[in-house]
Amino acid sequence: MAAKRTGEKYEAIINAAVRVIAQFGYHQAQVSKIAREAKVADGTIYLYFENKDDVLISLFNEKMGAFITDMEQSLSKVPSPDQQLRELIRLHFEYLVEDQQLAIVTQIELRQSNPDVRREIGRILKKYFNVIDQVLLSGVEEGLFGKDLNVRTARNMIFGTIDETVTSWIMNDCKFSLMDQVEPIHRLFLKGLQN
Amino acid sequence: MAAKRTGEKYEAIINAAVRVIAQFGYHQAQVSKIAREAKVADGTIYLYFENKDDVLISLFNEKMGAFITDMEQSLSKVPSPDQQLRELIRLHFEYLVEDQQLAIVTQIELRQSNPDVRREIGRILKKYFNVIDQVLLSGVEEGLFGKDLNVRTARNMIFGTIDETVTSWIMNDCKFSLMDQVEPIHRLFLKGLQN
Amino acid sequence: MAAKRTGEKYEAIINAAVRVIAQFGYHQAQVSKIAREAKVADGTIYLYFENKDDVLISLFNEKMGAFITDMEQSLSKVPSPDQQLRELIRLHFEYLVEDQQLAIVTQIELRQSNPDVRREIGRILKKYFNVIDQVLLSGVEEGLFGKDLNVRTARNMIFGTIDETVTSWIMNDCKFSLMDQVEPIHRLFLKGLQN
Amino acid sequence: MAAKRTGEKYEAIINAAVRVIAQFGYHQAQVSKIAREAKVADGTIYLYFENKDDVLISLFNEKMGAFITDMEQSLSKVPSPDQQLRELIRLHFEYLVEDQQLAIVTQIELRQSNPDVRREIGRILKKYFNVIDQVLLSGVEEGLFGKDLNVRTARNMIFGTIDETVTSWIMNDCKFSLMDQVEPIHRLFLKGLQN
DNA sequence: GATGAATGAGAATTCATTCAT
DNA sequence: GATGAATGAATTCTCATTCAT
Repeated sequence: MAAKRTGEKYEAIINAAVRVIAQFGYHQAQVSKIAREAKVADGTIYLYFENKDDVLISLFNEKMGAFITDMEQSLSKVPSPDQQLRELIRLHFEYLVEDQQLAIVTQIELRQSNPDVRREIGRILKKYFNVIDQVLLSGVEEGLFGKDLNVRTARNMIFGTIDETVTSWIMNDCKFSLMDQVEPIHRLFLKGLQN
Repeated sequence: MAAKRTGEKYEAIINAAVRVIAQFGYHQAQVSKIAREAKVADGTIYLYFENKDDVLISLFNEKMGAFITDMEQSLSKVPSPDQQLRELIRLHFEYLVEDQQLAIVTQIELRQSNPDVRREIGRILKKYFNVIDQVLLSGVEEGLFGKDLNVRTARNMIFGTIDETVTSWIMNDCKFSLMDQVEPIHRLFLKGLQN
Repeated sequence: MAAKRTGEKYEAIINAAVRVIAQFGYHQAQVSKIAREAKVADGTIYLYFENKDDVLISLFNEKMGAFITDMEQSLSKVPSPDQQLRELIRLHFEYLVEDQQLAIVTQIELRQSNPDVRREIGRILKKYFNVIDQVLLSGVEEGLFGKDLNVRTARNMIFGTIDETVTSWIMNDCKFSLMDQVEPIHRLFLKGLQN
Repeated sequence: MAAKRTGEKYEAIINAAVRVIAQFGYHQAQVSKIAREAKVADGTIYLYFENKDDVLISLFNEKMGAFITDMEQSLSKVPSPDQQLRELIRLHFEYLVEDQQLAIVTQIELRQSNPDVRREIGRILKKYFNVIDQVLLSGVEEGLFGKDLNVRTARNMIFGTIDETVTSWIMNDCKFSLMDQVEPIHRLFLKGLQN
């Protein structure tokens, strides 16, 4: 029987995985520990997921999918690429500030996972890159950024900066205010990219 | 008996580790495989290193130490913070273009290592952050950047962008020219940071 | 609630088990696969059988019971022990040629089953041994075989030869004609046993 | 590192496997139980064998190889095919009477093993079939058996009878004398096959 | 100093069986 | 009677590290 990939327990298991990984770290997140946290039997996990990797990939996929959907919706409400860029930074940070466990899992722990999981994560991340690229492209269209803007270079700067900032925030035990970084980073980007 | 941490075999083991990890990946880089590549017995590794983690940490430390020394020397030859920033990007990229195995190991593979190794890597990276910070501070001093520049924010942007660019380059099988990215990235940084 | 051991679904499950074991092999014949093949729910199997072993034992029992009944009836129609011996070989082979799935299941697959099942199979086989013994005993009575014939020895030869011939036939993908073996084997037996 | 497949511990593990399987049965012969019986660590087994299946296949191969070598040597000392046939039965029985644990393992327990192991066992058994065939062929050459003897049919009878006799002996807890069966079975074969 | 054979702890996964609906 | 989602026990194999030679 194939994995169900939906339902109440499907979500319970994913959320249990986030909690367990955040608390114990990737290498101490055994299937049985996740099962116990989700209040299901070990075997039940295999009714909803192919294997342990599938749990982790699904976790990232579900959370990142929701994030991207939210992001797209939020960005659509914002008229100018300028403000879209700010909103992108803001919402990215907000998401992780609101769910610090998720932040730890996606920023730190899942990066230690095995090659298969990391490959899938990379694939999922591309969707986010597309969102960033869209913002950049409309910025070019509207004349905010120069026509000669190399989108990949700019996207690497944007994602790299945001990602490194979050990592730095977590590594510093979330002691500095991530939200306070939105404006300065936005200003850096704008000045750097502007025509 | 404490680990020797020096000598011909010490280096042979570290370089073997780089080759093995680059070829087989972090998860397939067993001690015995590294030993075979270094043409020593498994047990010999424990005469020069405390344990496997110590090999990985030492690897990163040696390579990063040499990199930072080179970087400091190069930067010292460059007068203006403006050009130091360019040199920093250029040398960082050059190092990894020249030794793609090392690039794979430090950019991709070692990031999957266990918490202890990653903690040490973080500690070593701080030395590099200091170098970046120095460039930024002298830029502020010389009036190139504003007095209100948040050094950490700026450093996160610089390191994050460089790091993400390299990762993106490796993930694309080194197909695009990393060196061609130096100028556009330098321009982005300057424009973003300039007073 | 005790197992029903009778009814339409009882037979459906047994026949599904034969098909599944023949197709996938003993080790890949899970209860859920048999249930699906029989078009019943997993749990339904436990309304008709005590447990999985009981399915396998019942399978062997039903099929072997029918075989022995047929055999006894056929032998009763044959006057001489000489010809009974031929008929025994012929019918044994015919049964398995007619139902090769059953042949695979009883000759190959069920022999890998666990101790409990094999013990029961041995018990059921004894009924067949009795049939063989009857033929031998009437042969002795009628003076066809010597009075000093060791019945167990002779029966081991007869059953062992027939069984090994069938196994060899299946292992050779039923490529040679099993029915063509009836006469030569019958001749071997007769010459070997004859007074 | 590939499995060593030789040495003191190699043999210790094989012999431990025979003892454990004979005592506890195939399904209760865990790797750790075999390791304990062999007085080595679990992991040591994997220095000498690829995996658990390899232990079982090697067991059969080693024991059967020695058996076949002994058999060939013994048969070579016997001039006539007539007496070779007796010696074949005698030595086959003697081997298993001398080592009843081995008898249980090869006759009963290993037949429950998984498809891979059974396939290999079949391959190894063919060597024994060749030995039997040789005896039959020299019998034909010397005019003891008819020129029209179907060697496969005869071999199936010989192996089938011997095998079934041993199985029957074990199933009866070795209560009857297997060696006493040599002469009657030899007589049956000779009479059955003789010209 | 150098070797490499031996160690043994630790975890994902399967599948017969149950029982609430 | 029938269902099928949920259960949870049970086992192979890897690999960092040691230590007798």
